[in-house]
Formats: sequence, structure tokens, C-alpha cells
Amino acid sequence: MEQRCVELGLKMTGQRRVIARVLSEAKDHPNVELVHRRANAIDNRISLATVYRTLRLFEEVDILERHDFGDGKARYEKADQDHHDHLIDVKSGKVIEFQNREIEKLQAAVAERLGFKLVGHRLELYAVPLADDATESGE
Amino acid sequence: MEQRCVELGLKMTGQRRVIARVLSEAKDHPNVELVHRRANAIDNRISLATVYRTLRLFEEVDILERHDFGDGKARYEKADQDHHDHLIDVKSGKVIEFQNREIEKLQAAVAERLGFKLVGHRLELYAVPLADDATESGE
DNA sequence: GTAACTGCAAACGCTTTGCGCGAAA
DNA sequence: TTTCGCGCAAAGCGTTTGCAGTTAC
Repeated sequence: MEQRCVELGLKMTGQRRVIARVLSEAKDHPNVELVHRRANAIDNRISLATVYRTLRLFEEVDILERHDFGDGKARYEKADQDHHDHLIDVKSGKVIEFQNREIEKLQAAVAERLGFKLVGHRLELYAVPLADDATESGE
Repeated sequence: MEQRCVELGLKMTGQRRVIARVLSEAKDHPNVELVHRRANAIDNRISLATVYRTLRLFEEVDILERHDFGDGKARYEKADQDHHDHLIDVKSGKVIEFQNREIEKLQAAVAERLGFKLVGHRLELYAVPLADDATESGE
């Protein structure tokens, strides 16, 4: 990810490096506050404003993807991976990634049938565990 | 819609009647400010707070559906119609409704394969017109 | 009559921004 | 030296809420 930033001519400061690292290592979809907390665990002089500015910057150059899963807070993940959509376990709040080529194709077909060219989409599945032994957790 | 409110035991005040009517007659997906403006065209003593409170109330009893198409403002439509998803023309902002049984089935299948039971979903297609003669409009 | 609703204005939560300072090129 | 990023605090925005007066039943 750092390499990517250099290619784009972004000045890599200490703060940005830390924030980049936090998201590189994240296996979940942290919101801004969580990124801030994790960044501060590494360097506690990073302000919330800088986190907001940096996340936005990274999003603009397509290093990160921003999501909104309906709780009113932006959540981030790195964008360099294969495209996928999200299933949100409404019991635990956990987010699971999935891919489905067939749905993607149908989406493009629907758009075309309506006279449009698909340029993006948002698909989120809200679901509950089948075997109801859900463990409560933040994600 | 008014009938529906009475069934639910909602007190039908003048303000609520107006707001219900505005959304009954809406062919688009107005945001709160727009609902407020349209309601005021009928009775200019309806406050924004009441619009917010009423829309939320109607949403809670499933008279209305709330959407968030990514512009940070809630948008509403009546909920009594067939289920559908939305295609957003990113050129004009226009919203087109569509149905696709096959996508719905695949969504349920995806959820099940992951060990979940689908309880809701959000699908939005962002697209541009194929024949690029888009007329700019609010919706 | 009384519980429920309303308007107003203040507060809310998330996010952005103006400013002066400090670091990098 | 000039540009850019930073922390801080204040402001912005859509939305919610406390309160006192008003309305529907």
C-alpha cells in the first residue's frame, strides 16, 4: 500500500504511513473512530481530523473503499482486492464478504435492458444465522 | 393511505394527512426537505420537525420505506407496492425502479450457502444512459 | 379532560474546515 | 523559501429532542 502511495505522488508522512498500515492489516471494515483508535495505539499524536482527511484522500485515489452499512458511520476497507459484496449479520453486526458472478451479470443485464450502462452498484444482504448460536461480537 | 393509518390507531391530524397525501401522490423518491416543501404548498404551517417525526412514524409502521441513495439525505417512497430495487442515473440523478426475480433468488441462495437466512437487502445500480442524450433534471 | 401532537429552537453525531504552526522539498 | 500536512477548535449538515402550548378523540 505504501508503494502504491509513492506511485501516486502522495507525500508519505508518519501519520499517513500509520493509517495505511492500520488498514492494510485490518481484516474487518473499521469505521473512522476505530481507525483512529488503532492508529493511536501505534502513534498517539494522530488527530481525528487527520484520520478523516487521510481516509478521504486514500479513497479519492482508490486505495480505499468507503462503505455505509446503515449505521450512519462510514467504514473502510482496502480497494486492491477482488470485487465483492457484503452480507451483514444483523444479529452480531459481523460483515461477511462474498462474490457472485451470476448476480453481477444479471445486474449489467438489467441496466442494459433499461437503456443504461452499469458503472457501479451497491449490494448488501442483511441476514440472520441459520443455526441460531450467534455469538455477540462487534464484528 | 389514510385508511391504513386509522387501522393502525394513528391519530390523524391535519399535518399528517397532508404529509400522507404528499407521499401518496409522489411519483419520485423525495427527500425530507422536498416533502416539507410540498407539504407547505398545501399547508404552510407544517414545521420541518413534524415532517421528520411523521416520516419516521410512517416508516415504523411500514407505510413508508426509507432509502439512502448515497447523497447523505434520507429519501422516502410508499411501501405498499411490490418490492423493487433502484437504478440511479448518475448523470441526471433520476431513479428508476426495477424488479428481477432471478437476482432475488440468487441473493437468498448466497445467504443460505453462507449459513444465513436472508431478512433484507439493499441493491442499487448506478448507471449512465446508453444513448447519451441525458437531460439534466432533479429526478 | 387528557393523552398525543406540534412548532420552535437547541442539541445531536458524524464529518469537514479555517487557522496558525511545523515539517518536508 | 515555499509548499504541504498537522492539531485544534469551530462550524457544517441532516436529523433528533426538550419544552410549553395546542389539538384530536
